[in-house]
Amino acid sequence: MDHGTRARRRITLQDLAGTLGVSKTTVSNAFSRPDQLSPELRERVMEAARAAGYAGPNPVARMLRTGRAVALGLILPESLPFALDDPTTSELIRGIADACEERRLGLLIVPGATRARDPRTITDVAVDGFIAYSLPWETPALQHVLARGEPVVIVDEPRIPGVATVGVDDFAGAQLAAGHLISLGHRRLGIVTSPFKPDGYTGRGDAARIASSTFDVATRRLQGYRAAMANAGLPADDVPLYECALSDEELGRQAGRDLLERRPRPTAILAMSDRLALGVLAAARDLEVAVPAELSIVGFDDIPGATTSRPSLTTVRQPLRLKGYAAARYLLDAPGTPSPDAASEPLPADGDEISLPVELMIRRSTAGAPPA
Amino acid sequence: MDHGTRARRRITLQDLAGTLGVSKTTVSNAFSRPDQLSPELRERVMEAARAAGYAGPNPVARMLRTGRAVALGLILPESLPFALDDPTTSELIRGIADACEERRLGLLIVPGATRARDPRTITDVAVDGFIAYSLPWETPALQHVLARGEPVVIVDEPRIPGVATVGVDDFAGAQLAAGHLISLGHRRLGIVTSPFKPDGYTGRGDAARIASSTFDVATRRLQGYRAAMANAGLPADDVPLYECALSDEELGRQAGRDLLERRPRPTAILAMSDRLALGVLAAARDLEVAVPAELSIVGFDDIPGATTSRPSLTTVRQPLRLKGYAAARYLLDAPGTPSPDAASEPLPADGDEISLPVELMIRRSTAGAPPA
DNA sequence: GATTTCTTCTGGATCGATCAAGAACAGGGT
DNA sequence: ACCCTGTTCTTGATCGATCCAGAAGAAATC
Repeated sequence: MDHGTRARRRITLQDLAGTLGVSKTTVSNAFSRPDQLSPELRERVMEAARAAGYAGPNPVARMLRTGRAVALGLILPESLPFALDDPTTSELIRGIADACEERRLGLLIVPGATRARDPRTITDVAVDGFIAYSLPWETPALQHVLARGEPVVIVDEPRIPGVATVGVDDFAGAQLAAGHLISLGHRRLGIVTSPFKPDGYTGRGDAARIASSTFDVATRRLQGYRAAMANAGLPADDVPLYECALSDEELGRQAGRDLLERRPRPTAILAMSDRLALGVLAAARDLEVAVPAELSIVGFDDIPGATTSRPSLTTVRQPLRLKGYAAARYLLDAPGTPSPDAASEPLPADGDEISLPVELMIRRSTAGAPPA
Repeated sequence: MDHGTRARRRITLQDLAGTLGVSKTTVSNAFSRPDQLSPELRERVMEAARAAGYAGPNPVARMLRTGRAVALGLILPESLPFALDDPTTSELIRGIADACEERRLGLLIVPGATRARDPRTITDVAVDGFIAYSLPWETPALQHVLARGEPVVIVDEPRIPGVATVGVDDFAGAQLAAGHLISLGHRRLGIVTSPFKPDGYTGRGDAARIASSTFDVATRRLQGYRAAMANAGLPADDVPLYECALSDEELGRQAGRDLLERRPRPTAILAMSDRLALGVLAAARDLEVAVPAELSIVGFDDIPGATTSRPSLTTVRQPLRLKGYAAARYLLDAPGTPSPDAASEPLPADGDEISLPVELMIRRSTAGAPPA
């Protein structure tokens, strides 16, 4: 670990002070607080620094003293390659990055939190606060993030008392989606869900699993779907349900195939994410079921792919990028850190939930129910 | 900055040692070096820590002492949102992330290096080394990265003496691309280039700009194209050339439109990236020029979109993900850091260039030249 | 001229850990 | 009884900066 290097960082602020015959505080000030010393002396210090190949105060030592790390931590459940493939996650990252660039902070990503056996990376990394994205309740990683005692904002889930959370109104969104289908006359619905537990299970819905779900978002969306059905007098409890371990197209396709092979066949399918919905669309194509003539599909998220699919996808839009931005801003502007441009808007109190609005985007994947 | 927190991190290792009546070193060992003390005492320490809400050694203090930051820095020229949109960059990130996860390191991204006026983020962040991706020669950010004195690996460009660089054989790749077209009988070529300078210029090729280019990759690729043309006895110097400030589809389209409106119209276009090539494809569609019947197009990179476009894109494949992985591994395994599983393969010497191979992928966007 | 106020600079304490060297005590071998 | 080795724990130095209180001298106020 010593190559690609020109100036060997051996020299310290102290050394530089020695050769200059001034105190180390003065050298420190020359770099970090120019107004505290005369311009001439400062120039002399900088000149000597340049000559000595001293690039400025050691960031880690500075952090230790000042307590600021000039970086935000982002904990992701899956690997980074997966996160980048996933439009939902990458849009969230964009939003966080927006806030980081505004504040000139680095973004330190710690992926794979769900699988990680040892928490070393999480406990050892230098950041000013963490954003934890969609971790299952019982993940050890989550405990370690919380234990570090630094500010934490959770995005989406889980809801933990005393910890700020940024999310969307999943219940309302799901209700909107199901209500839309019902108002179109659909009575035989099917549901494709994201996982209820992080155990890799993929398969037909299982009441016990759902009851003991550790993923809040999936649970709330399911409740939203069911509430809309119950409101319409439909039997919400025995609706066909297929759970996917991961929110990707391939599993959505598998789910779609399963649901479409049931008799009576559902006339509409609710999917808890657009990627799953696109998978269902693919399954319909496989089985030559016409969308939306014979089958309506509603997704969730409104990723870019939802508009370009054929047919385009009716879905519940959530402001993904804003969600990331809001989470980062909240972390940064929270009470205790008086930042330059903070306090413009009233911020929610400690441990509060910020719930961003959702919106039903009606496109071409939904239509009136086919005649029975 | 004080919310979302349960255990207020006030307590230190020292305090804990005090209440336990043991030395701080012992407490430190309990956390970082369990084999150095009896299991009973260790358990007692951990128990007390739990009770006191002490989550473990302060990472920053540890870094200062040990000199390791358990994170890699990645300097990106553009904003992170742009990077995530760009398949080339995001694939590189995937590769880097692969290596980081293997080693359980965080990935600290510092985007927007080209535009950043002040280098604060770069100088202040805690990392074990930097990967600098495709920065223009004169970027101040690059100087600051180098000045920090930590290990640096540059990806693609610029080549700097004494600094390790990972890239591909751009010259050979470009030669391959142009050679392919020439062997298909094309004589009137056009070239769409990525920028030669980071000044936002988009427009027709300008010999002066090219001569004073600060982007090595674009320069080498252009040389490759020209070498192939010269080999075939074609006048390489006055080939129509359009420079795009950014490698995206929209500018590629603009370039394509410009080139296709020239008379005589080129029968083949070389683009320095697939995104640009896809833009040219769009331009051809706009102008109703048939590809490949009337126009052949060759890209560079082989991004996923190159296979799904219609027609699929003939291009020069570079191993993007491997490039990221190799850069990170090189950073990590460089001489000086004896890591557990290092030294499996011989590593290039300090300041060396690792050049990954390229490969011509012939697809459907190229065909024999139309009859004159 | 004495007092106050700036400006400019300094010394020592401090942030919170790890590390190197060594003390205290155990058991094993001869 | 003696030395040696090993385990377990402690002390004091150290990593490289920032911060606080204050000193020295110049300038301003009365």
